Amino acid sequence: MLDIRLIREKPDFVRERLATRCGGDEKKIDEVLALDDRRRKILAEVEQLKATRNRVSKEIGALMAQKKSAEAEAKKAETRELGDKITALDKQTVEIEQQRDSLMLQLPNLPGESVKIGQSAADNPEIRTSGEKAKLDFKPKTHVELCESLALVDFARAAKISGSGFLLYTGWGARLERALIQLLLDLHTGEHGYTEVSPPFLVNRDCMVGVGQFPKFADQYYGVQEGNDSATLGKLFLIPTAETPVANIHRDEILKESQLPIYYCAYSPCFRGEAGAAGVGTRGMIRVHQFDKVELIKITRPENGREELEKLVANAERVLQLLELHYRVIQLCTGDMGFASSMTYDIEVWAPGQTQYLEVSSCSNCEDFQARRMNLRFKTEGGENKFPHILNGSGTALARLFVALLETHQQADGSVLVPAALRPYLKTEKITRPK
RNA sequence: GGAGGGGUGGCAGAGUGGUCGAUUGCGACGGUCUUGAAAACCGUUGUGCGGGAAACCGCACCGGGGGUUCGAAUCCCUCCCCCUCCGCCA
Repeated sequence: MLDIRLIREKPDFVRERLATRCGGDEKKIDEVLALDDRRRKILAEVEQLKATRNRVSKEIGALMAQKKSAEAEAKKAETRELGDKITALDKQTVEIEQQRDSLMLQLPNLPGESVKIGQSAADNPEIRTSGEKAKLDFKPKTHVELCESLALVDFARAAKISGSGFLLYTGWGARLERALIQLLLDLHTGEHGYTEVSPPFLVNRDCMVGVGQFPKFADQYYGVQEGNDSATLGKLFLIPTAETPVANIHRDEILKESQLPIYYCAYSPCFRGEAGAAGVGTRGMIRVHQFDKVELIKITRPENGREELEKLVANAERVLQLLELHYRVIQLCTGDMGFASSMTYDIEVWAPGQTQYLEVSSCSNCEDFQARRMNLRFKTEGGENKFPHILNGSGTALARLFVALLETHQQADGSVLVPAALRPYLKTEKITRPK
């Protein structure tokens, strides 16, 4: 959520920043301002009435105590209609607030001023690359071919169990997935200073609103129903990312400044509807309804948000370096950034079988946008309550990492060489077809 | 699923219609005393919104929402959450 004071004081600045997102949201600012203005006018009026009522009620109390009931009754009659006016004005205020807030919840975050202005992914600047595209002296197989020949993923039976877009890992495939999760968690907890948490995979509506998934994108997520009770529908949702529960851990709290920064990492499966998304229905593991991910979350002082984002990206990059994969880091332009973010880096890993880069991590500083939505603050040494910055990044997403790993480290004989860093976890140097 | 008991300030815990935004204790912070510390004593100690240059003033908040009343932490309705016991269950 944007700061209503900022909108009030610098509406032109807010409009200009919103316009860089190409979503047309800058047009809603006038409406927000009009509602805010009306709200404040009514509030001033109703609060004055309430002050009168409070004063008279106290006088009545005093009269009653002195047994002057006739005078008390007279004062009661005097203020009786005051209550009706107050009720009516209160109702108006609530309505206006609801309108204002529902508009505010639909407004995306302002892109940072250093972020490149652009329309789409084509405008995203490349920041750096690491390593080289694998030079294979044979025709590389795709991950689908490797998964089938090495019996790592049973696509057909996954579809039988759950439908298309789901994966059934088998044998070395299941072990590889588990080994990767373990490696990533150990890396981030052991070397990067994150505290591991294991959150619920079902969350309530408040969490979804808190990080910005609701209300605007409610159609992209899975909701669940308890038993046959359709009344429970819409109360719990399958998490699209561990960001949802983990960023909400401190919702509605006032942290001590000395607690910051907080670093959390969490493994979770991620559930996404992906209705209408590009690439839906393509074979393989690139776009699926459920995938595993290790997520990184930071809660920091506002002044440190910027540098903490750089460190976060570096933490995620380390994963790819350890797995000896070629990747590039890009920064999303204003038109391509997510709803809640003020600045985002994506990490894309090279997949030789696909001959394309795959997004395996998206690292964002949402600044105080989410903190406002979830009313998370910290108290400064000076006793002032401030909104912290909340950052999130994948460290990293697994299904696509799995793809890049297979396609990069495949051998001419059809086996897959396991990078050294992963061997202690997978306990083999090479993945071959089981007997 | 059945039965019962609860949700009050950082914590504990009073308060059942009228100066209650809330007694008190603990904790925390500031001060006095002390070489220093402890103890003792004194004081301070929630959040949000609106107005104001500021000092400050007003309004709201006792799990959430609604109602009764001149007036609600207190009465009524409703929802949520927690605890205990029984049943079921990984």
